[in-house]
Amino acid sequence: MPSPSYVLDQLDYLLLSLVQHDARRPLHELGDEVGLSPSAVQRRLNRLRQRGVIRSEVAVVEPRSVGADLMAVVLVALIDDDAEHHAAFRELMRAEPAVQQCYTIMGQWDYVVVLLASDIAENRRLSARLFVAPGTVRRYETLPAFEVVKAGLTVPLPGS
Amino acid sequence: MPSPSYVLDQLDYLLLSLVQHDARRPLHELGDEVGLSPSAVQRRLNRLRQRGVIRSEVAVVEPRSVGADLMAVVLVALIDDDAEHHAAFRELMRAEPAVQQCYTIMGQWDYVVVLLASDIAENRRLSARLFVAPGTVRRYETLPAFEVVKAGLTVPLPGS
DNA sequence: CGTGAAAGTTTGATTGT
DNA sequence: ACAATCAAACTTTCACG
Repeated sequence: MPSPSYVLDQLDYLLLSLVQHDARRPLHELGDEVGLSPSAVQRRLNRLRQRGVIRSEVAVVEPRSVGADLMAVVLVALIDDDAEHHAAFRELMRAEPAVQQCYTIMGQWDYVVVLLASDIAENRRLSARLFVAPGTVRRYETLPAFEVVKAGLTVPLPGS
Repeated sequence: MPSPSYVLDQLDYLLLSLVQHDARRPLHELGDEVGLSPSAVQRRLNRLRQRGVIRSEVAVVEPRSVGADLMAVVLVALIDDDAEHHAAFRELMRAEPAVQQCYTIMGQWDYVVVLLASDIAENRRLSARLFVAPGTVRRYETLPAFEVVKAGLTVPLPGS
């Protein structure tokens, strides 16, 4: 499910390192940088897309421009290790647009959630709806972010 | 610096909600969905790019396909509130490809860092290099992620 | 904002390595 | 299996109404 085995070569890594920073560059320009013709670049990118190495191509929106001024990291522990509770909680996280990211973690907490809200009041409403109302959360701790030092989905690539 | 004031209307939000999920759709297709001509869509997208509402357009790479199998959330506290230390630490985070995200947070910790590595050994090497060697970190706690429930940069938009 | 023509980009068939 | 070329299809761009 992650990705069928398929060996990437140096050229693939090079292309990935370019497009994960800017997905809008024309094929001939990428080709010039890596020493390939536009259609060879296209074949590789399509293969990478098809195999799921490139998951998607998206526009990154600046949260503050659209009124999402309060980012917070929330640590969450569920009431017990019931599989149903975990499944329900994950589904809730996936369905909620205000949840940017959610990871299952090891240690005293079960989840780390990155939550975007317009302000403290909305953060409170969201927390009530996501962490209190369902009754599956034992404890949660909100760590408001006051600066985003770095935010991206960029992945470190062999040979960059 | 965040974004010069500029009021977005419902059509802008609609376009953003489309392109933040798929940046490769042609202008005429976006136009059909929102009821605008291709050039009106283009004008709006270019304005959104120029004003920094759309920060970039990127390919999202699946970490596991490129050998980044271990994601971890690291909580970090610096040794004191010296501005130089904070500046140096932020710069280190920004410069390091293995750091996907880094937020300054309120509370007992100073930073939350999302770190990508190939395995535990590399995570240890990275931690040594990023958190121990510089001598500016008082304490750090690594919370290995065992599942990525959700990961994206998608922002909640008014009216979606 | 829409139209439409020109410019640029992507696609895929073909051929060669 | 992979790459280059080239022509057709499609997309973006931009001047004008």
